[in-house]
Amino acid sequence: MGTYDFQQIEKKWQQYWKEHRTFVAEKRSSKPKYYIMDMFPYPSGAGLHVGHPLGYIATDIITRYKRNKGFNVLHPMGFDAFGLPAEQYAIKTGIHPAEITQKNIKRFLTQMEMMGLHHDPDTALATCDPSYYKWTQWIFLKMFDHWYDKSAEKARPIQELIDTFAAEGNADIQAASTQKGKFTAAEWQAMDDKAQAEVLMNYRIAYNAKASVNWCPALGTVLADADVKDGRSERGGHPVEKRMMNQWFLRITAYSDRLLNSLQDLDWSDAMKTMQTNWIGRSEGATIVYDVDGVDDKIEVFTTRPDTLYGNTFMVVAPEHRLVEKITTDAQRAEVEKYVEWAQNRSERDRIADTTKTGVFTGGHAIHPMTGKKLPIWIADYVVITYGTGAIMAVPAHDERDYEFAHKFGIDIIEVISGGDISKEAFVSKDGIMVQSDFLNGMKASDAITAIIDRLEEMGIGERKITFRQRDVIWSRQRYWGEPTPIVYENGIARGIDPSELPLELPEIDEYKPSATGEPPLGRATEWRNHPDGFPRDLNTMPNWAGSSWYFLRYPDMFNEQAFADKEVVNYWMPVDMYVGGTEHAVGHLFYSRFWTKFLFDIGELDVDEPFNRLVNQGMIQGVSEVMYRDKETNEYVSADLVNDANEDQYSHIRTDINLVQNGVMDTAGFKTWTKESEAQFKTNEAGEFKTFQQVEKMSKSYYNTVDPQQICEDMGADTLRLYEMFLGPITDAKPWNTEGISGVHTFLKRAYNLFVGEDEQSIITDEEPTKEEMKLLHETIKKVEEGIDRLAFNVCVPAFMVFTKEMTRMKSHKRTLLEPFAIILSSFAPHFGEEMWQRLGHEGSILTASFPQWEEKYLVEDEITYPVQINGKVRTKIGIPAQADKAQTEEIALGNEVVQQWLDGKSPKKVIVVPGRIINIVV
RNA sequence: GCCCGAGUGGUGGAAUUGGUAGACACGUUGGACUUAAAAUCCAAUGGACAGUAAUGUCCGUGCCGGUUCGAGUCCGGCCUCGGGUACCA
Repeated sequence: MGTYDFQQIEKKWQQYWKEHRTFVAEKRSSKPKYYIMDMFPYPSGAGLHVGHPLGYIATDIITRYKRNKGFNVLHPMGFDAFGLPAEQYAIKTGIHPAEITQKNIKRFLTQMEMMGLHHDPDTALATCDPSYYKWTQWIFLKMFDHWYDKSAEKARPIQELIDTFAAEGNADIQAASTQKGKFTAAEWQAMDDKAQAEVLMNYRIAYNAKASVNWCPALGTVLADADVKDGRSERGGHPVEKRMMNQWFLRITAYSDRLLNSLQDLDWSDAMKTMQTNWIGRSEGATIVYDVDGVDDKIEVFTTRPDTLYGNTFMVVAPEHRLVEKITTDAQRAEVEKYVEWAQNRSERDRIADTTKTGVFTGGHAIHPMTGKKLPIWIADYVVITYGTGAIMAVPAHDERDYEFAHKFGIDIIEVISGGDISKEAFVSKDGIMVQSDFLNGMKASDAITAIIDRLEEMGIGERKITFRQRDVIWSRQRYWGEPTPIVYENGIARGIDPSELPLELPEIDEYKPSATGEPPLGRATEWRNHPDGFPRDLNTMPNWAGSSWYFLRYPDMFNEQAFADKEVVNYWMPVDMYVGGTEHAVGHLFYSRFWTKFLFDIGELDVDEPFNRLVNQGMIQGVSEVMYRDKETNEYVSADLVNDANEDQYSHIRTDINLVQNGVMDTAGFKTWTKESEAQFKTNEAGEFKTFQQVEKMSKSYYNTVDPQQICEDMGADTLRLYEMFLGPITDAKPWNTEGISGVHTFLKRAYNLFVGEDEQSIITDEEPTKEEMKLLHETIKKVEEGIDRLAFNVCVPAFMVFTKEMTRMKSHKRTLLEPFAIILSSFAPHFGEEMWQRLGHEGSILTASFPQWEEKYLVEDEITYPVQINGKVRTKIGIPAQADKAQTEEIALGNEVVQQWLDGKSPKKVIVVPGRIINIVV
C-alpha cells in the first residue's frame, strides 16, 4: 500500500495553481459564463477559523465543477477593508489602519490558499484602495447629481429638474422628495442660490438633511437603522440614542416599490425575501384630515383601517408632532411639556423594553369628519413621528394598542365591527360585519374599507395612500477609516467635487480620534480640510456599506481606470449567478447592493437592474465552548458535576480555552498558566477531576472556542477538512463544529489513494474492461454527485464517493475506465487529491481542463421496471395490491387491473414502480 | 405578539416529486494482525419479543387527529427549539 502524503501533494498543487494562474477568468469568451461569488470578508485580525470557510468551500467546489462542465467561471475574492476594528486599533496603537488591514488581508489569503481556496488573482480588491474607492465616490457623486422621477420610475439628472423648475415650478413634478411646499417658476427664479440649493437638496438621491439619527456615543458616530439592534449597536453592543443631526442620506425609499416588486423574480430563500419585504413594510391604507377645534390647522392621520372610522373616539399624536404646541391648552401645558421632555429623553432601549402605555391629554379636540363629534387629542409615545404622519385616529374597539390606552385612561370604546367581545379585548379581524357606522352598516369590514375611502375622497378630506416602513439610509459616519465624502461647501452650498479630482484620498492625520472641537477625525487634516480653491470639505466618511454596495461590478474589470468597469465586460458577467453568504446582511448590504444596481441601471451604466440572481445562505458553524462554574462569593472554580439545579444560582459561568479540556475534564494547571491566575482555586470531584460543561454558540476568539483550520490541514490535510465540512450537514444549516467525525473522511481519502497507487508508490492502474456491475456503480456515483451539486446537497456527494471507494477496494478494482471519471468528479471536493491522481493517470496539466463525465441511464435502470410510452407529462395512478404478491405478481396484477386498463386505454405505461408485495405506482 | 424554518438511533445526518425509514460517517461492542499499542482490516449496532439458528412478529421519524392501498414526506390542531421582527397605526 502506498502512503497518502497529503502535505506534499497539497503544497505542490497550491503552488501549481498559483504559478499557472489557473483561476483567471477569460474576460471575453465563447464559453457560457458563470459568475459565482462569496460575500467578501472583513479582514479581521483574528484570522479565519473553521467556521469561516464553509461557504468558500462550497463556492470553490462549484467553481471547479462548472469549469469541468465547460463554463468560463469568474470566482473572485476581495476584502471589505474599511471598518471600525482597524480604526479602533489605530486609535490605541497609532498604527495606520491601512497597514494593519494589509497585513490581515495577506494572512487571510495565505490561510485560504492553504485550504485549496484559490480565486482569480486579478480580483483581490480591497475597498480601501484608492483606485477602488475612486469609483465608490464617483457613484456617490452621480447620486448627488440625480433625482428620482416617480412618473417615469427612474433616476434622472438634476439639471433636468432645474430646467423644469425654471419653466414651470414644482407643482407637476412627481418626485421622491423631502420637499414640503410648492412653488412656481417665478418663485423659483426669485430664490437666491442658497435657497435654490436647499430645494434641490430635497430632491437629490444623495442628500444632506437634518434628521433624528441613531447616535452611538461610545463609537462617536451615527449608525444606520440596520446597524442598530434592540437599541444597541450591532458592532460592540453599545447603547444608541436618538439625536437631531445634519447627515448625508441616500434616498433608498425612492426605490422601495421596485425593490419590493422585483424580489419576486429572484431565486432567494423565502426567509430572505420575507425579511426584505417586512423591512420595506409596505402597507395600504388612507390618509384622513381632521379639523382641530378652535385652531386654524389640521391633523392628518394615516390608517390601514379606515373602515373603523366610526369607532374613532380619540386622537393620538407623537410627542415630536409639529402641532403639539398649538393644540395644547394652557391648563394642560405644564403637564404636556413635562411628558414631552420625559418621552424625548427616554432611551430607545427603554422604549422597546417597556411597552406599557403612557400619555397625556393636550386639552385640544379634533372634529370627527363624519359625526362632527369632538375627539380629545392625546400625546403618547406609542405613536412614533417617523412612521405615517406621526398622528393616528385611535379606534380602541378594533386596535390592541388603542384598546389598552383607552382602558388605562378611561376613554370611550365604541364597537363598529361585530363578531368580537370588546369588553374583553380589541377585535381586529376584518371578517366581521359593520355596525353603528351609518352608511357602512351591514357591510363586511373588508368591503367597508373601499366604501369609506371612496366617500372620504369625494368629500376631499382623505385619500388612498401607501406607506412604507423603510426609511432613507444615513450615509455618513464621523470616522477616519472610510471613503471621504467628495463634497465641498462653496459659500455654504454643498457641491460635488470635479470627477477629475477623484479619488479624493484619505489624508494622513496624526491621531485618529475626533478632533478636540468635536469634529470628525478628518478635521485634524489641517491642509486637506480645505479644497485648493479655499472652500471647506465635508469631513464625514461613508459607512462600511459603501464599498460593498457595488464590488461585484468591479471584479470583472478590476484595473479599469476610465470607468468603474468596461460596459461590455460588466454586462457579459452580470448578473451574479450565485452569491453565497450569511443571512445577517438581509436588510443591510443586500438592500444597498440592489439599490445601487438599480440606480446604475437607471442612469445607463448597466444593463441589469438586479445584481444577484441566486442567493444562498450558508449556515454558521458554531463553536462548542467549555464553561466552568465559579462561586460568586469565594471565586473558587467548581467542577461541573458538583453543581445541580438547586445551587446553580450561586455560580457564574466562565469560559475556558477549549484546548485545555479533554472529554469534559480540564487541565487546571494549564489553566493557571494560560490565565496567569496562579492563585486560582479549584474544587474537584471525588475522582480528583475538574469538569466543565459545554455550550454551543457563535465561534469566536472571545469565547476561546475557535478551531484553527491550519492545525487540521497539517494533521489531516486540506482535502480532508474540505470534505469534512461538506459532509457535516446541509450547507444552509447551522451546526456546531465537532472534530471527532473527521477521521472517517480522512480514512476515505487514504482508501481512495490506494485505488490509484500501490506498493512503493507505483501506479497500479490497469486497462481492463470494467464489469457491468462496476459501470453501474460508477454511473450511480456520477449521478448522485452531479445531482447533489446541483441542489447544493454536498453532504450527499461525499457518501457517494465513499461507497464507490469502498466497493472498488472490496473488488480490488483498479481500472482506468472507472478511476479516471472518479478522479474528475472527486476533484471538485478534494482538488489537490484530484490533480495528483490525474497526474498518476498519466495526464499533463490540471484536471480542470478535463470534462465532467455524463452519467448514463443504461447502467442505472436494471432494478427498475420501465416501459417506454409516448404520452407526455407525468400522470400517476394508485391502486391496491394484495399484500402477499411479489414483484412480478404485483406488476401483473397492477397492469391487469380494470381501472388501470381503462385508464391506460390501450397504451403501455412508461414506468412501473414496484414495491414487492405492496402497492405500485404507474407513470404514463 | 407576529412572520419564517426545523424536530428522524448514543451522535452528525440520508431518504429530491407520498412507495422496503435510518444511506454514509462518528461512537460503542466483538474479532483479525501485533509482545503490546497505534494504524489498518472484518463483523455487529433503532427498540421489544420469540427461536439453537436461518429467521419471524410487533413497535418506531416531537404529540394528537385526518386524507390515502400506503405518510418522515400532504392536511388540521398542539408542544419544543432556532432565526427574524416589533407600540408601523
